[in-house]
Amino acid sequence: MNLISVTDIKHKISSVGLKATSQRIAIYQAVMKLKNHPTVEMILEEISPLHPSISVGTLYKNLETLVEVSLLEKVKSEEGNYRFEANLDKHNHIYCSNTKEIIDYQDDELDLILFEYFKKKKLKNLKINDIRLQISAERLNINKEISIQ
Amino acid sequence: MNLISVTDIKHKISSVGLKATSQRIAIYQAVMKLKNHPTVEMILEEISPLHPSISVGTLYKNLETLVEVSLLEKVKSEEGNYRFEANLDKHNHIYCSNTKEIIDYQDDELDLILFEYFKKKKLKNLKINDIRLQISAERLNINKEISIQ
DNA sequence: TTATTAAATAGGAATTATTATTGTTTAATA
DNA sequence: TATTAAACAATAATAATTCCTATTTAATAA
Ligand SMILES: [Mn+2]
Ligand SMILES: [Mn+2]
Ligand SMILES: [Zn+2]
Ligand SMILES: [Zn+2]
Repeated sequence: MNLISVTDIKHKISSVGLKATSQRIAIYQAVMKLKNHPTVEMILEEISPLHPSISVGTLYKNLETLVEVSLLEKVKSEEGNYRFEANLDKHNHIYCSNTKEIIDYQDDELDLILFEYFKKKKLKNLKINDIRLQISAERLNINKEISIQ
Repeated sequence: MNLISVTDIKHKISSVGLKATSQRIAIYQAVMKLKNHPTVEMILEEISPLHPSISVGTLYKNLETLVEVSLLEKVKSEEGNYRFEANLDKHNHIYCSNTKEIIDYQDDELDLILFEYFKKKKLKNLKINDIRLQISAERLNINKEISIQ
C-alpha cells in the first residue's frame, strides 16, 4: 500500500489532469507516508527537509486540489483543524482522546448491518449519502498497538 | 423542552457553581431556543437585539464554560467551525449538505445494535467511550420537513 | 443593607488556521 | 525549442477563536 514509485505517482496525478510538479508529488507522497491523518503542519514538517522552498500556500492549495480530484480525503479533527489521508476506501474513524490520533477502522460486516437497518426505515424528504461511525476511544497503553477483532 | 423559566435557568446555572449573570442566562437561553446547532455568529445575532453590549469574547468564554459544566455540547460542523446545542441526550447527527443544517437523530434501537455488535469484539489496548453516527444526507425539498421512521 | 471578594465582563489585541493575490516559474504540448 | 496554461513562492488578507486587563457584578456574610 505504501510502496508506490514516483513514476506511478506521476501517472496518478497526470491521469486526473493535473501537472505532476515536484511539489505536488512530494505533498502526495508525504500524506501517503504519514499515518494517523496528518495535519497541514505535520505534512509541512515531513516535506520541509527535502523541499525547503515549498510555501505554505502551495501546500494548502495542493491539498485542496488533491481532495477535489479524489486523490486525498479531508477529515475534521476533534481539535478543529483539518487532517488529510490517502486511504480512499470507505472506513470509520477512531478518535483517541489521549493521543489525538485518528485511527482507521474498516468493517464491511458492520457497514452491511447499517445498510440493512436503514433500508427498512421510511425516509421522508431525505436522501442519505453516507453513514460513518465516529468512535471516541482511548489507547490504554500509549506504547502498544491497538486492535479490534 | 423549550419552556423553561428564567428562574429555572438561574438555578441550573448556579447548581453547577457558576454565577447566574444576565449574559450567561441570555446565552444559554439562546442556544436552547435556536435549532439545528447554531454557530457562534447565529447565537450572537439571537442575543444582540436584547443584549447589545455582550461582547464576542464573553460569548465564546461562556459557551466554553457551559460546555465544561455539561450544560451545552459542542459539535464540529462540516464547514470547520464549532456549533452548539442544549440537547444532552445521546444522539446522532444528520448533516444536510445542501442546507448546512445539523439535525438530531435519536435511535435507541440502533444504539443497542451497535452496543451488542461491539460487545462481541475483542478490543486490544483500546477503551471505547462513545460511538456516534455521522449521517451525510440532503433534504430533497428544502421547504418540507424531514423524518426517519 | 452594606461591605467584601472572587468571578465575570467589555473591549480590544493577539493568535491560529486558512484563503486570496500577484508577479514569476515550470510542466506539458506541439 | 517555443508556447502557454497551470502552478509556484512570497506575502497580504480574512475568519475564527483565544488572550489580556481594567472595570463591573453576583454571591456571601457581617
Ligand atoms: Mn488513514
Ligand atoms: Mn439539537
Ligand atoms: Zn481515515
Ligand atoms: Zn445534536
